[in-house]
Amino acid sequence: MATLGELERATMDLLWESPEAATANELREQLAQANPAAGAGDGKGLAVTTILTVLSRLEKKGLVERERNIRPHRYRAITSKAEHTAELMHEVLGSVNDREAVLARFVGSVSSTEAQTLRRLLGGL
Amino acid sequence: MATLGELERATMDLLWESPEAATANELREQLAQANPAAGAGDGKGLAVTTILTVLSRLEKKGLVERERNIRPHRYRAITSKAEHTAELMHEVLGSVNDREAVLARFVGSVSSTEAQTLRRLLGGL
DNA sequence: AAAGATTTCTACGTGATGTAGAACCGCTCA
DNA sequence: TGAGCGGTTCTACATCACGTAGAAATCTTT
Repeated sequence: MATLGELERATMDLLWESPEAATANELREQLAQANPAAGAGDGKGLAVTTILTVLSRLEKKGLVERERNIRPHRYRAITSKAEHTAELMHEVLGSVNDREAVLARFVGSVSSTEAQTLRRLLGGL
Repeated sequence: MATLGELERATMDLLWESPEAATANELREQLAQANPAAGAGDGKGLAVTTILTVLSRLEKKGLVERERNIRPHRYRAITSKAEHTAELMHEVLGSVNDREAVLARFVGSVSSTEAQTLRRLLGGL
C-alpha cells in the first residue's frame, strides 16, 4: 500500500464518505467547497483535469475503481476507510520481527475505554 | 512521523539493533556487509558522506540523536523499533473518526494466536 | 604546521505528487 | 452532417523527498 499525498487523501475521504460513486466534477465541487481556496481565492478551485489525474493514480494504486461504460465515469472507493486503515496498521506491524513487543506498546498507550473496546472486540468481554 | 526511504530504514534497523551508539563509519561497514553490493560490486559500498547525510536527515526527523562532543560522532536511535512502530500504528489510527470500526477490522484479521496475545496484553487473561 | 579523519555544504538524478494545458473522442443540436 | 461541448487521456512542468556523493570546512594527531 502506498502513501497518499494530500490531494489524494482528500479525494479518498470524499469517496469513502460517498455511498454513491461520484464523477470527477462532483468531486471537484466538493473539494472546492471543503477547501474555500485558502489564499488565492479564484472561486472554482482545482481544474477537472487535476481531479481526473488524481483519480487515475488512485485507480492505479488499487484504491479506486470506475465505471467506464457510462460517460461521465463514476468513481468509487474499493475498500472502506476503516478497512484501508486497518490494512495499513497490519502493514506497519508486518514490518517488524517482534510483533508482540509492538502490540504491547500499542495497547499500552491506548485509552482505557479503547482498551475496553478492544477486549470486547476480541471476544474476551 | 514521516515515512522512511530504503536507506533510511536500513540505517534505522542497524541502530535499533545496536545497543551502543554507532559511528557513521561503523554503520557504513555494516551496511556494506548486509548489502553485498548487489550488482556493481565495488567492494566498499556507500560513501561515508552518504551515511552522514542520511543520519542528519534522520536526526532532523527526530528518530536519531548524536553525541557531538566526541569526535567521531556517535549516533543512537531515540526510540526502540517497537516503540516507533507502535507510534506509527497510533498515527494511522488517529487519522480516522470511527476508530472502533478500524480496530474491529484490525483485530478481525489477526491470527488466533495473536488475538490470544492481545487478550493477555490487555489484562483480560 | 602538515596530513589525515570527520563533518558540513552543495548538488545532481530519480520518482511521487500537485497541477493543468493540449489533444482526442463521442454525442447532440442546428 | 458538421460544429460544439463535455469528458477523458496525454504530456508536461514544479516541487519535494530521498539516494548518493564531491568539495570545502573543521577537528585531531603527530
